Amino acid sequence: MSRNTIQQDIICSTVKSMSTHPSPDEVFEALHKEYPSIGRATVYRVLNKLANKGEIKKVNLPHTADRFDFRTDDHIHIHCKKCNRVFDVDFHAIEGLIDYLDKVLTLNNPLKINGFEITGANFSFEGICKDCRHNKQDTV
Amino acid sequence: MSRNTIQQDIICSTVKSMSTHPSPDEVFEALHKEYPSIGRATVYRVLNKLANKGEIKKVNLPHTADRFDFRTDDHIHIHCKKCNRVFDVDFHAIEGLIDYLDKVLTLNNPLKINGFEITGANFSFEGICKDCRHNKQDTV
DNA sequence: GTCCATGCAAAGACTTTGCACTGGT
DNA sequence: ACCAGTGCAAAGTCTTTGCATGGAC
Repeated sequence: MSRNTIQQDIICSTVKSMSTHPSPDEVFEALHKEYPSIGRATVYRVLNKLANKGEIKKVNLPHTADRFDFRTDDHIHIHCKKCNRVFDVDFHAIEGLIDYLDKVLTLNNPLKINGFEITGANFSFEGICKDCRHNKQDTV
Repeated sequence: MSRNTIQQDIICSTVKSMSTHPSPDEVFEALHKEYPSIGRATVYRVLNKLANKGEIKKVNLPHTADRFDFRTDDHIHIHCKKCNRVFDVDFHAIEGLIDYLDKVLTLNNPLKINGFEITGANFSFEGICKDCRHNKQDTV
């Protein structure tokens, strides 16, 4: 039912080579020079398909467009509200948080919160990144 | 510098009367019959202004359009991925979470994570709500 | 009278979709 | 040969913006 195509391979390996949490358009731009025949709509469709298959992940951030992450392990993101970039949080003091969230989910799942079937929890930090703090005059 | 207008009063009291976490369009629809002269753009502008002033809050949910909340106290939301509605989580087992997040923020703020100045943390649950679970045949 | 806020429509950013065609199976 | 996947353009959704007008101060 599902077919393998060259486009899917190219899009998959492109997004997996980008550590910047790219938007679909950024993935499109990254492969467009080398593969100008691949269309924007295909990039959108394939990225969502890869995310549904679990090959990559959609980053769960409020108030910004979709981005994708080649890392599929649980980790936390921090979003710069000024330059709109996204970074991984790899700080030891955060380590307990994911375990805590897991515990909360386990305690309350399934169907314990307002009759919901909980399928996930979203957590992220937001702030101003190092670069933007050091360049306060810039609009970025 | 900032002026009070009738439109702002109407929009403010309208959103504060809605417990459904309305989108700007839903607020617009709610007041449009009684005040048909108020424009959609004004609703967008005023809602964001009210949120910036702290009179209301923007709900921080990934992968969905902006919604607003008349509640300004810290609490957690759960988002139904099927009908797209948002509910408050008022379940005692969740109570510790906000304190935990506060502690994490205090421990790591300021400038401790990747050189960031952290301005906030976003947390939400997602799942399928009671109504949608009981009406699985519906597209909703 | 000044000038911020509004209303409208247009534009913008992001994403999905209809349709004819291509290519994987 | 079938039909899922693709490419393109159009449309859709949500939000912002330019500009002339109106109302708060």
